[in-house]
Amino acid sequence: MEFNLVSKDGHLSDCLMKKITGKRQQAIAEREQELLLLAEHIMAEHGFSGLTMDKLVAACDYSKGTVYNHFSSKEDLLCALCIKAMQTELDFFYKALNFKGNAREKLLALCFAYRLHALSHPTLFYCVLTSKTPAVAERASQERLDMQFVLEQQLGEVCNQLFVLAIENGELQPPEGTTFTQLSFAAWAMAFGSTALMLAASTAQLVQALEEEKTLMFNMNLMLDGMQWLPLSSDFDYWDSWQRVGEEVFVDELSKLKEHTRHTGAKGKIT
Amino acid sequence: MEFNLVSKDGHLSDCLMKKITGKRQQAIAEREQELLLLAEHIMAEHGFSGLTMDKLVAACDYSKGTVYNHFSSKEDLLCALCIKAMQTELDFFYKALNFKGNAREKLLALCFAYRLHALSHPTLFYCVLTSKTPAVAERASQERLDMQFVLEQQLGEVCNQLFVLAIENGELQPPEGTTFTQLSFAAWAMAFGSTALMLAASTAQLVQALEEEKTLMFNMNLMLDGMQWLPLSSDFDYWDSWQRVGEEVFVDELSKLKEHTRHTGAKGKIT
DNA sequence: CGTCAATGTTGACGATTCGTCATTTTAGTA
DNA sequence: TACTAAAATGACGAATCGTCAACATTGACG
Repeated sequence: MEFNLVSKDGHLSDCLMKKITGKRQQAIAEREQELLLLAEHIMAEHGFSGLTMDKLVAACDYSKGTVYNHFSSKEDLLCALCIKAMQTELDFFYKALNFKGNAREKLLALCFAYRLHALSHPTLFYCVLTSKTPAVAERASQERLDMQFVLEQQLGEVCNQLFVLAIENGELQPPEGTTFTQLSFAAWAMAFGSTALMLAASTAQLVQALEEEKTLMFNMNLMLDGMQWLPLSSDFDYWDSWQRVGEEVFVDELSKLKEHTRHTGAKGKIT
Repeated sequence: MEFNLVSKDGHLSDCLMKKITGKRQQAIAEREQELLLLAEHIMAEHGFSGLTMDKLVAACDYSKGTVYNHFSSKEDLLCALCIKAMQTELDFFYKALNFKGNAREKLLALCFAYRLHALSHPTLFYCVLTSKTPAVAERASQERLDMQFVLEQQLGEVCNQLFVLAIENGELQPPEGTTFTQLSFAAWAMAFGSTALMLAASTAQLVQALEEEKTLMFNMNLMLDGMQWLPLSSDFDYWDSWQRVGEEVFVDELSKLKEHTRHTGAKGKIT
């Protein structure tokens, strides 16, 4: 079961990457990352609505014009944060693919990565959510919107390929008249819906009655069973796999997360 | 199969409803609806980010202070729009319950209503999405946040009761160790995830390869099959049910939607 | 009917925030 | 060093937000 999935390094096709030619461009690109990091800190400190361009300008060593040279508007900045989120998410995804197991286990590993990423970077996750809002799409630069689109495709592609793999292996047979794209979309929707609702709910006052940790896996298994993706959850201990994903693939990220939640007293434990 | 579901009139428990005592309060409440309607129009015309308090003040016959008497901030206004959206959604839900059929068909009718509502009021749907964003939760008034919470509960309750019904009827058997709440949440997550992603995608440039109309039903059926909710989709023509929901329950809403999309040239046909 | 307190309304105002652009500075090159 | 293209600056105007002291309306009561 060897993989010819997406190349591991491939972040973005060059077509959309600004050409980084000289030292100059290099420095500018680095500064952009620096600004994004700063923006994250401001958000963490002043709340989501506390992030303003003026604050960012005040916090960095550059002038307003320079900042606006990077981000054409506040929404463009948000979009950039969203892109950053999806890039790190993609890294998580590729890491998840390393989990040793059958295709369905790998898909669950992907979901684990999805949730882990959202928990590790809740601020960035909200940027992604916010970027799905028209307010952002209306005002972000076309260039960044395109980049966002490409990244979305790439993320989806990772998921797609697992479906293709499962079909090739005969573990999954799409019902007549349906394509793997549809199945993949269903999985995506379930993962997104579950994660977004859970995160939004735990932010709100709602004392979550659900066993948050297992919920995503549970929901995914329901759906995958519905697809008849073998082995069915009744014949296989996916909870064991789920835990092993944490132990075998994401040890560092998990301990970092635990460390962090211990300080802030948040409750989103994951293993 | 008679229903003792939530009372049909019940919009909100009085505890959170401002007491409407005299003529005075009545007039104020009406004005609030008028303002919300106006806000919707402004959003439709000037785009999502084009809605500002100043524009709203300019467009209505009242002063800034009066408007701020209704909505403590722009985010509070958004939250109010979100509440309005959920109220009309609740109406759609109750209507969907009138569909004659088994419990699983009724749940699909609920999803039909969910999607139809999102298509009929895309602007309001985005308000709901935006209200899941911390920027809104941070700045909206507590009173309205509470109201939003209650409405969410009510919407969820409708879904819950269908699960209870199915379990009572023996059409659904929760796996050991799971409650109907978990199953209901899964359904909710799937419906939300599918709808949100589809709507966001069709807003973006993405030429949707999916057969949008069937997708939500398809995804729901996958999951319900995974729950072993009888009758399984392999033994029952749910596509027929789905279409009948439109014909038998939502004729008016559908024709209104068609009329509207014909004018604007949008593509979100639903039947 | 007149008075008064409570309630509701007004719009001018200060504080932010946004985004622009004419000017200055810097980096690279001849 | 001189010159040019690219980049940085920050003062500025426009827009938006939300407040508040002054004003108006209502209705209860003598």
